[in-house]
Amino acid sequence: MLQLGEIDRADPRPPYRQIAAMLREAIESGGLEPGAKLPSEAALMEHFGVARMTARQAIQELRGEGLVIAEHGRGVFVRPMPPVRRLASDRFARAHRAAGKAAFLAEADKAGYQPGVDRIRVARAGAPKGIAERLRVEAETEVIVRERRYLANGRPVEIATSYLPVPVAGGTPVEDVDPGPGGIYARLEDAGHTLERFTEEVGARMPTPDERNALEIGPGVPVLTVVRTAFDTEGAAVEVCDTVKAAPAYLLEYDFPAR
Amino acid sequence: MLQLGEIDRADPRPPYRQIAAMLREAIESGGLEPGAKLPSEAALMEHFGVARMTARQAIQELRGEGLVIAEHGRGVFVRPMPPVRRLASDRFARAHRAAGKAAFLAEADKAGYQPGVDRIRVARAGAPKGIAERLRVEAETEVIVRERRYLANGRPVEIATSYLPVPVAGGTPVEDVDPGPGGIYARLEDAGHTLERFTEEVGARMPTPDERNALEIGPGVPVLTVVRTAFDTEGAAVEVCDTVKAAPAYLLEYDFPAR
DNA sequence: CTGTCCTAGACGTCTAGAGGAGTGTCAAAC
DNA sequence: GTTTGACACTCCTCTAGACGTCTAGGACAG
Repeated sequence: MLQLGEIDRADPRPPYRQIAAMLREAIESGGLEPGAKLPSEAALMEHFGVARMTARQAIQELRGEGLVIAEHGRGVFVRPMPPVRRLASDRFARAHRAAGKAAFLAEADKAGYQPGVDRIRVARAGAPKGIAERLRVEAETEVIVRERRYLANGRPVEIATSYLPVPVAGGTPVEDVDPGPGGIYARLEDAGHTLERFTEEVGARMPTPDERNALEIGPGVPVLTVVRTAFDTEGAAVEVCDTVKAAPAYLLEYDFPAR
Repeated sequence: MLQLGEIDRADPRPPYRQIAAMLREAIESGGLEPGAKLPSEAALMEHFGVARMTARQAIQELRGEGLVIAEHGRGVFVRPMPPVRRLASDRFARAHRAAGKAAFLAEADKAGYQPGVDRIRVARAGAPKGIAERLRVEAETEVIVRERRYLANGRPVEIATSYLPVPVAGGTPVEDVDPGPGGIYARLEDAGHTLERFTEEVGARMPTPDERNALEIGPGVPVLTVVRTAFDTEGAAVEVCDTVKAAPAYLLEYDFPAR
């Protein structure tokens, strides 16, 4: 059984933080393994001699850090680490598309997880400001909008929205729910837009409640945002893809020359 | 003055979430601008007819999302957006080093903020496991460790730790607190290690309490982690730099070919 | 005019207690 | 053997009140 210390009234930190620190230490040192159950609120009250709200506040602290998850009626558990998907920057290599694989599927193959896509929605709508800038069109210009959610081993890991100019992809299979082998990049190249390069802008933030829902992540879990712009050999922006990824599930790899 | 609704007892959401949602909406719609003061706990109690802890719980929700910051004795304020530092992938261009500028200074010039570095510490220590792997040396091999913290306009934005093999940089100015113009990469090139390429591994997570402290960020603010490995023309890893950045302050830009 | 002190108002922490809701177990009833 | 129900245990939400610390501004003494 887990051994915890006592509250030190001389310590300037308030009791709830001391309790949180002890539990955090237990988790990080391995005394509490991923998936293990923390002491119940009642047990913490009894052990430390504090009120319920104080014990809860300590737990709250750890939840905010994303270290633990509370399950109503069951207990509080150390968050199990999801398998990390490493995204190398060659994930859009033409060789993969030639083999009929979209980027997400190519990675799944390499990393050995079961890929999935759902909540696909294709429509036309006005381009939001940031997107329009990147596509170099006027704001609110009508563009093709492709939304979808990616799953790894059945767990949602990423939501993505692609925006494509109508002159580039209008009327092509890009506007179908299933764009066919190789994904939309393959269709763009079919349509004569040979892809030359990509830029990605990477940031991180806390998710909106909607995003938390779609990615099935608890409070205290940040998201990685990646906005990718694809350019063809003419230097024209042919797609902007706005993605939101569950941060614990991802590691992005980039490679660039020192020049 | 801000207009807020009422609690709907028919709504399945608990009151504190309803209150949080109303405040969130006010923030996102612009009704409460960045820096604006939220209603005090007493005002929320009075307006919604709830106990103080319930009002606090609503505020707690928003703090966890990083939307607001509480200032003891003053009030709760909408978090002001820090200026974003955009990091282009040419930030390690040799031209900058030749001009005597380290990467951080080169960016500051371009983006127009006042750069700063403090808490510099240079030492030798055993290489941690992950670092040793990337440097392709045995774990616990003695390496040079350079720690420092970067400031933009006086505000800490990044903490970084570089690890370099002793055979590569031992006895060079890299081991001095001030490595001279162009930074340590310039010194590596002086020592005959011409840099060829970099890899960066980007992730995001919640900060540890230590990191929160060093970066002076409140709860609910995630960090971006970037581990950069520098390779010389011989293909040898000559430096691993482990950085932790305050997420709201950064946007990383990468550029890569479609191949 | 200056500096000190006081005070109101704000958030921080803790206590004590209550009812609610989800989960799992086990014994009784069928 | 299966189902049902009671119950214990868990976390969730809310109330009410107390005291502490910090901030800002006004009153007051020097």
